[in-house]
Amino acid sequence: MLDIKLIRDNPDTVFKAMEKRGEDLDQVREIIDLDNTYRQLLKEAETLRARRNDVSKQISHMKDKPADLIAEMRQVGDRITGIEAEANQVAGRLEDKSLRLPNMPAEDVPVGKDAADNREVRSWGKPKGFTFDPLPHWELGEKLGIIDFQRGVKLSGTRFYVLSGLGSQLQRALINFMLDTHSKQHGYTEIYPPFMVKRECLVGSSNLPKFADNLYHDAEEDYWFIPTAEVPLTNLHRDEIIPPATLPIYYVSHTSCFRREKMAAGKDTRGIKRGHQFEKVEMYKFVEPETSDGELTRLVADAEDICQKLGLPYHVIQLCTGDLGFAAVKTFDIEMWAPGCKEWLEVSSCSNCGDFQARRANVRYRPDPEAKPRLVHTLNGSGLALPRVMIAIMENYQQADGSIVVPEALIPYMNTTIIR
RNA sequence: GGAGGGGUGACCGAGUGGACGAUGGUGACGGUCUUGAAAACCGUUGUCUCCUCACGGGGACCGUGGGUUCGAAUCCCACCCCCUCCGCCA
Repeated sequence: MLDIKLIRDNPDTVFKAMEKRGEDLDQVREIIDLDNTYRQLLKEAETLRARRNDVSKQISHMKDKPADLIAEMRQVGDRITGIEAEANQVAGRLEDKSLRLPNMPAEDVPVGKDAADNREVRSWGKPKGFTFDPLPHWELGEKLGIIDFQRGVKLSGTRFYVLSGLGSQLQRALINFMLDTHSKQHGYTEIYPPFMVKRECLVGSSNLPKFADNLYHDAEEDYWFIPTAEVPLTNLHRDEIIPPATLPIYYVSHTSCFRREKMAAGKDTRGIKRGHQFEKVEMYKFVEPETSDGELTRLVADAEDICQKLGLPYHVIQLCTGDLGFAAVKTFDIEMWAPGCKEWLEVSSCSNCGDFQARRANVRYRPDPEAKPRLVHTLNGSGLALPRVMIAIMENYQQADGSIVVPEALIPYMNTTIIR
């Protein structure tokens, strides 16, 4: 959520930012109108309230309660109720509109229309040459008996799969390797959060109200399944004032992620690239506003470190204004080359969200013991998404006979050096 | 799930209709005193929001949401959470 004061006082800044994103500017105009109406009503209600408070105080001092004053105040009370009902209605609409307006891109984000305008900022490693035709992971997985697509469908339907034997072990090894690396080498505190959360958590992270159609929801108990660990991690400090000298806070968390993928219907249905349930290791930072840009650089570096330790070639691309996620100020994606399915796989997306989520989730910090609370900045980045890294490993480390060499970094986590 | 108890400011803890944003204490900060420190004493110490260039002023907040009333931390209703006991369970 943007600061309503910013929208009010510098509407042009907001218009320009939304234009760069390709957003409909009418939303901003509506917000400004609703804000004006709301404050007008609030002012009326508060003036009446001040009068009532004053008179009530006077009445409390009087021996004989004056019936006419009380009657008058009863009317004032009714008017207050009426105006407030109206004000609440306007406030509700204002909130809904505000929650649906995306964040403003940072000044240095390249302006562009869509993914085609994203920029490669660097690349690492050389794609391995093959003396044979590398197979896609779904063929490798089935041949090796480590991915069972048919039974996944039997159990749960399309976009579900079963990992078995060394397939399952490879995933577990990767999870442990990533958690260990981030917690022991990069300074993150490991968190195990709930996978089902309350509605307000999704509002805090900005998945709701706008992206409800990508979420699983238990109507009976009103639990929402997390689409990423970013959701519970954002809310870990919801409605808190973080004490002085505490920031930055770094968290890392492995969770299952649940996504309906309504928007991507029919896309990427083959293999394990896009399922309704997948594992992810997520890094998350709460930082002081002045430091968030530098923290993003280091967040990307922490994600890259995993790629490098696994010996998997990748490139880093910066998203342009038109491709930026809803909450992000600036984002870098990491993509790995998959020689089997011959495409770049997005294994990580690292974003600085500025104070956008912090305002929604009401996460503040106190710079000094005497100072007023300020909103923190939040950052999130995959470190990394498991299925796609599995694809990259399988396809990059495959051999002519269909076996897969285990990357060196994972050998201590596996009971084998080769999957065959 | 059943029975009972309880949710008040950073913390402890008073407050059952009217000067209560909330007594008191602790902690923290500033000051007096002291060579220094402790003790003692004095003072300061919430969040949000609206109006104002500012000084300052208004409004809201005592788990959450409704209701009663001229007026609610205090009364009524619903819900949530915590504690104790019982039941059930990985």
